[in-house]
Amino acid sequence: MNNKEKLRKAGLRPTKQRMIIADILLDGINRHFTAENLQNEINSSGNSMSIATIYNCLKKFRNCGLIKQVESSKDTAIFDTNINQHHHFLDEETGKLIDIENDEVNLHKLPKIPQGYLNNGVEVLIKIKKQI
Amino acid sequence: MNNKEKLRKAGLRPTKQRMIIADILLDGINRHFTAENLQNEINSSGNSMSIATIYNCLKKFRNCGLIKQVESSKDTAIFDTNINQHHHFLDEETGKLIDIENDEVNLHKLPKIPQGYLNNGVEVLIKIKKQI
DNA sequence: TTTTACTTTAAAATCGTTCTAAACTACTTG
DNA sequence: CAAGTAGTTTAGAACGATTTTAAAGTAAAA
Ligand SMILES: [Mn+2]
Ligand SMILES: [Mn+2]
Ligand SMILES: [Zn+2]
Ligand SMILES: [Zn+2]
Repeated sequence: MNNKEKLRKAGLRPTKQRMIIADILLDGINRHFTAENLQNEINSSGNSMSIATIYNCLKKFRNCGLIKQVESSKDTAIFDTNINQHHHFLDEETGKLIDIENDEVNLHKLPKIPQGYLNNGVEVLIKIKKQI
Repeated sequence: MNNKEKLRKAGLRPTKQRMIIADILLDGINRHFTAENLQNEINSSGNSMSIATIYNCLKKFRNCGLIKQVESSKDTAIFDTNINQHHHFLDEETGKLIDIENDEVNLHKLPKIPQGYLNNGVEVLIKIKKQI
């Protein structure tokens, strides 16, 4: 399926701007990035785009499940092209994230979900620190 | 150990402002809060404090290990008086966090820590959603 | 007591993100 | 295709959380 079809299937009009972003993000490579990172890639590809449009598109892509947003206490939002359920190593010094595939972690015992709620996804974060 | 001693032990001068905050936060009750939440509590206690001082103190307290900061993709920092290793339920709709004690989770299989790094803490986040 | 380093503060600045409103474009309908 | 319309892009303004500034205040050291 090409990117135009992917956008259509997600219910998004394949505009020029969304296609530029899809061409960068939906290439099958897993990565973590900020809106500014993406703007730099767009610029490098010979295109340009308003930062408002980049935020609009990232939000649409995320809400359609084409990308994810990572839980992170950094002040800048981090997005993730790996949409499979997976986990992360986090180097708190640098903010760098490394994927952990889902089958690398085995949660043996899980607490009971609070009354009236449903489990909506489990994320494991392993904080790591450079060895001295 | 009283709060003045706790601050001294943490290497912090027990100033009037830090004592006011310690009296609120270090009462042994586990809670999640923002800088603004804390300012409201300070006001309710009949005191007042510049928001810059509140941020300064929270950062110092966190760096000394008197409190923690939660990983959260919300735009407002969330702090935690529960400094034991523990986990969270997160209702993504409301942002509400609920503690999960460490022994309620059992990680059976963990991935190998990347070369040159040390494990610096594991956090499990269980996203939950209101049942319909 | 004097000195020193650290702390607090109001206000300004910063920075990521969202909003506004006007111009533009993709899709629908005739 | 031609119009109509609903959705999208944009520059720039606005916003809100957090940090910085720089001057006044306070705690600890000498
Ligand atoms: Mn955050
Ligand atoms: Mn943010
Ligand atoms: Zn990832
Ligand atoms: Zn907690």
